[in-house]
Amino acid sequence: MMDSSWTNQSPSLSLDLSVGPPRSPDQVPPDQRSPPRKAEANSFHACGTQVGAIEAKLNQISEENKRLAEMVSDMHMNYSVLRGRLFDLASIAPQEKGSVSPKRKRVDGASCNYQTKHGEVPMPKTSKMYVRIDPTDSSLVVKDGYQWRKYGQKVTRDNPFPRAYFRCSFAPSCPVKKKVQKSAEDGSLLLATYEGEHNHERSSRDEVYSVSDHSAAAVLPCPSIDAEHTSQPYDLDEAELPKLQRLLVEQMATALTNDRSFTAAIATAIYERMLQSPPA
DNA sequence: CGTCTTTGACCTGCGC
DNA sequence: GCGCAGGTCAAAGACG
Repeated sequence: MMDSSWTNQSPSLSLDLSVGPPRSPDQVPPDQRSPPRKAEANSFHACGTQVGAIEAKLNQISEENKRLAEMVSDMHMNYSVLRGRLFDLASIAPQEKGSVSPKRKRVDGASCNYQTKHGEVPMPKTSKMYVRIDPTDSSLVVKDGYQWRKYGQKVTRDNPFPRAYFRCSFAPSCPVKKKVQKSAEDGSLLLATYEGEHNHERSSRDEVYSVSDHSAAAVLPCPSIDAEHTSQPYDLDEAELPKLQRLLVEQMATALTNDRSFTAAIATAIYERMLQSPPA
């Protein structure tokens, strides 16, 4: 996604930001070298204020970094939602072209209301999640914090990958069901369709949006295909959204701070800026 | 032994 | 009534 070549332009990017002993003079360009040490010793107080100024600058840049991380997180969220919409549209398109009988669309619970002899009954709330998985992983397992019992698997017409049917293990007291199927376009993407709402707590919180879990590196709620049958244009679980956003921010911040080239690039930028406008 | 998964059979809703 | 396709059931087997 991001061209990282710019971060590798200079091998000397690994600048030590710690406020510690100064670098040896031969590491510093002649025109930027500090005055002789005798002068330094005479201006101990001035040096202290300089350190304070640098710390303030670092704090300011740290704040800036935080804001940037949030912006990246927002962009990632938007990208995920748009990607979800794209897959939704891509999955609808063949049906509109007539490759799937329109009568089937009626039966598809994600996009219609249940019908009875007495008329239409409101659909149970449906929501969708896209989960990034290892393409070789065929387990169709979505770690969402709830316990599920698989009760069926079926190969559907519009998708070469099998669809798995799950019921909440608290059934029949909990009516929630979910269908899990790999995306026909992208075998590394799992689409989980949830029907109904849980009437109990999650059974294992540590599996929800696990940052360290690479088997489910990105669990992303996405809008339902048929927004006109939902009360909200985007059928996201609003209670989960702030938590998800916070976790994404944390994840991005962790990823960025663990990325040596990124921290090196930031360090270089700080260094250059400090050289341009030395603390008063 | 209890729980869960697998999988073929069966059920259901729909258009013709 | 038939055919189609999605959804569900339930027996058998696996597993801890």
